[in-house]
Amino acid sequence: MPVTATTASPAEAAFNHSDKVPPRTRILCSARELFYRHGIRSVGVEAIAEAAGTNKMTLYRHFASKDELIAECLRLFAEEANGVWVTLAAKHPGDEAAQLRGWLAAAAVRITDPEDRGCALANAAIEIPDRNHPARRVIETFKSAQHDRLLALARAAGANEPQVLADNLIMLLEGARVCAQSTGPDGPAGRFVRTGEALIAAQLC
Amino acid sequence: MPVTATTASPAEAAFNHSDKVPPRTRILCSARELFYRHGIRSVGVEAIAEAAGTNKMTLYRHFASKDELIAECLRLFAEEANGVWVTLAAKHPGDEAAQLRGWLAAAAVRITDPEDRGCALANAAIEIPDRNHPARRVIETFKSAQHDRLLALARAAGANEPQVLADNLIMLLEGARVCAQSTGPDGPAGRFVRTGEALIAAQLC
DNA sequence: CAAGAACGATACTGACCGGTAACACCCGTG
DNA sequence: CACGGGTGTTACCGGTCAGTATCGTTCTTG
Repeated sequence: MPVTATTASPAEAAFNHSDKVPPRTRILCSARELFYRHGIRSVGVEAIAEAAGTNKMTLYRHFASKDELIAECLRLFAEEANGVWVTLAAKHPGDEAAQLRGWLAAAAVRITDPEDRGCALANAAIEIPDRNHPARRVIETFKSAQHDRLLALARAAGANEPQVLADNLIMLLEGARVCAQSTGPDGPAGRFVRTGEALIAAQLC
Repeated sequence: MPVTATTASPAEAAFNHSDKVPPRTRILCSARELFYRHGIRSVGVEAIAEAAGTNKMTLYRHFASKDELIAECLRLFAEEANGVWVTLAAKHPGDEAAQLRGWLAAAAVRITDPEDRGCALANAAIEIPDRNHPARRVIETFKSAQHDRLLALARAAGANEPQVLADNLIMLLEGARVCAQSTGPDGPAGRFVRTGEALIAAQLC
């Protein structure tokens, strides 16, 4: 089902630029949403512009190409995902083990959500096989940063083998999210939290 | 990079219909390869037909639409993947634990392969968000069958909690494959075998 | 040999795509 | 008021897409 430009209701558009939000922001916001929900390749620039309450011309005044817009959207996704760490640190100050479990719980919420379509970055990596696409840099940077943060947290929490724990948690998360996409949240993904808790518990003596 | 119809070298085409292979088979073979390598949405029917040494008209005499061709290709992928179980059973007759480990090793080979692009079925689920697409039925059927086979094997191998082991191994595999797509085989995916072995060992007393 | 089915080649349709040109407009600053 | 940058609008370009029509060929089968 192609996403035609006319599917954007006036209400949707109004939601984005209710105040004096600059067009660039509106475009990024709409593009992020559409790319995530329908897949990057399914969404045309015209549909993005219309959803943002503007038009293609203005879009191309702010982004050199659709590929650059894609990369910028993924950068936004990565930024938002990185914000989770500071939120967790604020909620469980000094208690790194609790932060680990909080990370697990937050991930579980996303996985359980029927609207969830998996990790936007990982999906993009599958949708864009070209290794030279500007989006690939963003994806790799984000994934390695995510791994580093998790590794540091595992280390601070006193894990016996932080590297092992971090790798396993990453694989578990990624696997649960892709499982949820093909077999729903009641398949193997339903065991995500329990397995994650077990992995953490086994490493914290 | 769009896949133009002219990229199929004569040698490639010749490879497919060297003998008297019927066009339907050639088309399916070429489509499978192209879909997997470049992504389903990136490949046009014209390119498929040309790679198969035929043309669009013949393609549409055998498949009602591109969507049906996609579903049929995924059916082929599923069939091939299901063949692994009988191969494993033949290699380790009666030794279900060895079959489990063999399954792990076989998966590791695919993950390590730099040409690997992950599970074709899982990728399709991400590339095709539409729940009514004919491919979705194939994907869900395959994934649940895969889970059932693994569960039966875990049970036969004498796992303490076969359900747990099957779920975890599925998530681990899926996670490792998607990790390999974004961070390569040296990221978290590099720990796939060791973690899998640990999961199995912990369940077999 | 005749008939018919399958196949190949070419051209076409209508729609959509990413991207651009040209021009009118609004609005804040001087 | 004049001006100039950011924006909206429309039309357009070349290209690609899925899918179809037409016709000639080839190959099988009776």
